[in-house]
Amino acid sequence: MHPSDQPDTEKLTIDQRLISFFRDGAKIVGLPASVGEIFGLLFASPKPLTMADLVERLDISKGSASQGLKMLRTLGAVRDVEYDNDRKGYFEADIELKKLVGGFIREQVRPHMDSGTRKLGELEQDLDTVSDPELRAFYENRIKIIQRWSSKAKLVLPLLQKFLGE
Amino acid sequence: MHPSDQPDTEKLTIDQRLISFFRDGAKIVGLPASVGEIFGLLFASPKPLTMADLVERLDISKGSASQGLKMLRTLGAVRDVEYDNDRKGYFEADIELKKLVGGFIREQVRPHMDSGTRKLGELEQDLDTVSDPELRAFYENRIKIIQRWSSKAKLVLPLLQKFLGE
DNA sequence: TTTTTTGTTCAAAAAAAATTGAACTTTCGA
DNA sequence: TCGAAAGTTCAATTTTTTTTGAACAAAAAA
Repeated sequence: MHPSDQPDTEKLTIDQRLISFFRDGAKIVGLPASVGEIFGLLFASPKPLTMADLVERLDISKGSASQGLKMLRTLGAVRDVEYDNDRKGYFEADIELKKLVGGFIREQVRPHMDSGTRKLGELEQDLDTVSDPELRAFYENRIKIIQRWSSKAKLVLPLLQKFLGE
Repeated sequence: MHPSDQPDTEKLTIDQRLISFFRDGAKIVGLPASVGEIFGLLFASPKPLTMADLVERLDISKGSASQGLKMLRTLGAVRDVEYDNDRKGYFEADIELKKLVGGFIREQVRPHMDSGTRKLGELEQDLDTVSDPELRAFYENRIKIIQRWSSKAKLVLPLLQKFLGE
């Protein structure tokens, strides 16, 4: 085997590995790969970075960097920092699990749950339109089942946050 | 406003609403829409259905129905049932939250976590290659942080399952 | 055995999501 | 006030994922 034929994993630097780690992590939770890479690079950097740094080191467009940073800030996973008393914006990764999970729940989980709850309500309203009593009883039961799931889910989130908050 | 200009939500039947509900739910957890629709239709049906029923009522291809059912069975969300002593296969939705969540964790969450754990191990190995002691100390600390997250995550899953298991 | 029904597989097509990059806006310094 | 640097936006493009449907396989009925 020629030396340069080694599998990629052999020649990755630590920061490349961290970037890859968070790229995969982002995909798993349904976020774009570029968002994971940005977080990964910031996480792997001892000092804050600018948007231009991200563009250069990750080889992504200015547009991706801007949008990715926007999302990460909304999630509370990245924060703006003063640095080098420079007019450029500098960013660093937030490393508190509590905050990362909290932001994810707030921005990604809650909105979906709320829309689900609303849809479930509409569904219940429409039970009136079912004339066959047997079918109606069946649907009533199914809706009850979903409502039980839903109330469990609503209990789980705060519990989860509490557990992760050290 | 002309009567036929009412928003769509006004004229959906209960089963259509349930299908839509689970279609959205599937997308949220990263599964194809067709998989959610199949589960939704089975969930909304008082009696077991065949693959042909799914194809007809959801207007999807035989391929999608077959693949979707396969995935749902793997997840433990749908089971085969005997019915009508017919040679066709009949299916019904499993309504136990415990089972649904368990299948999702087993099939979708665990494999990803395991691959993450492996990657983290490789990362740790490569710390040797970092010659600058300051940078190395920084990386060591970052890896420790991820390991703390990881051990929390590993504790959370069984807890979650226990909580959802009634 | 042959035909019909049922179900699977997978290459190709379609649809959805992410990314780019050029035009635009904002902000600061000269 | 003007010009340059920094950052945002979004239509067009690229990439990824999902869906289709035709060919194939399995199994039962004729």
